[in-house]
Amino acid sequence: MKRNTDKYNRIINAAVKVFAKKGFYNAKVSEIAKEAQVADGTIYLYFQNKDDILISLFEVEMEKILHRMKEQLASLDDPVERIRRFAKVHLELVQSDKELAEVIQVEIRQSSKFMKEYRNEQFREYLHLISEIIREGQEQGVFRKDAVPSIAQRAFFGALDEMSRYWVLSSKRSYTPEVAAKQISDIFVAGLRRDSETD
Amino acid sequence: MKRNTDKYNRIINAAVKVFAKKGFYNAKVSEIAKEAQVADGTIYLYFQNKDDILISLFEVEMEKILHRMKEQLASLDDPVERIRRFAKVHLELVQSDKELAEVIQVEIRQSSKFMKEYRNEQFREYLHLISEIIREGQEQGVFRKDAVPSIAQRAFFGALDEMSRYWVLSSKRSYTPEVAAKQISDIFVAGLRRDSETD
DNA sequence: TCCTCATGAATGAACAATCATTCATAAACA
DNA sequence: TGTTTATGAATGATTGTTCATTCATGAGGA
Repeated sequence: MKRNTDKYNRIINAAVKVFAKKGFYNAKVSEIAKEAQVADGTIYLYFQNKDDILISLFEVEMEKILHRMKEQLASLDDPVERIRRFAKVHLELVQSDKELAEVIQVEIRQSSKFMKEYRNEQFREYLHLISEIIREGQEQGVFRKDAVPSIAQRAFFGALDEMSRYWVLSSKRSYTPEVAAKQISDIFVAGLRRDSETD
Repeated sequence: MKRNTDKYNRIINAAVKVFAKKGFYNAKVSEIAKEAQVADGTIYLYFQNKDDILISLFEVEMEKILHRMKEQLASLDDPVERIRRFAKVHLELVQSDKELAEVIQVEIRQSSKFMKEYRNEQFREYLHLISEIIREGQEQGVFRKDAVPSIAQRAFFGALDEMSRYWVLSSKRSYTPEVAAKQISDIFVAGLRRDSETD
């Protein structure tokens, strides 16, 4: 099946391009084939169907992203630093591959097929990194104990994600990833600090 | 064209249902017609095409939402209270109409057709409400001056939005809107307060 | 009051175009 | 030569949209 890995990757990369440009449903398989410089039928030697291209793409790329994020966090102990680093790396990744970001951002999420029924383990783990940092911070007494990690995690990811959406969809470069990452992590770090306890 | 407003609304409501269930591209116009109890062709007396149903739906519903949010904020002066209220109302709206939330959340955003080229004024205004609150808070000396309102606005909206996505897609009822709204606004209020200035 | 006739809203069967997928064949390779 | 890999034209199912026709309503005339 996957003898020629080069061709497999070429199709994945072509799919990222075409999906980003046209959207999943408006993308033609024949267009992906053309972009990858293979025949239409060749795609079906490597993928079961059009859906499978999107799913495979997601799995392959999420694994890379998860790997890079773990790598970047490994060197840090301080939960505050880890939060800051997460934001920075996440937004840099988005900036470094807009097309991929757009596909993951917009296309992957749209279909209940992909978000309701299909669950990606790498993606789940990626999100879990955040709540782990928060939990850690609470244990170390740096973060408020009354913050619910799973909610704070969603809020933090959502904040980064919305920033990405803005970049991806507006194609304006209003802020650098560094500035945006700093602004967002400032809010969350200050918002979660122990000394800002509410009630 | 729009003689019978009842029929127009019936189609909109049916479309919300069908789009939420099937997704925009997998929804059949004939299915919307069936749900609305009109003939297939009737839809084309009220809407130009399938895309137009989605756009119209968005416009009609965003107007209602914007109206309700403005109404709810009108009675409050304190920027902190306004932030808290925004979160609460937003999440309550999502909870109160999951199907509509799903369509706005997932379907509207997917296509570059709708998010890149097409810009909705009501939606823009809705987001603008947030940055206005932040700016106001800065002027009153309640919020940090070094926070960039447009970034903080995106972060705040993104946080709420991600919470909504979780509800819409997972169908779990892990947290009440009140709890989630409190948790999220706690983070942002504390994160933006003047006394938490960074650097 | 009753009967035409005009209007345009509503219908749904039929059309036409699109595209994911298949498969008979050919090329490449061992 | 036999096997694997690749091709791309052909297929056929799907579905958005159209349009000839029906039908309900009400105006105008007698």
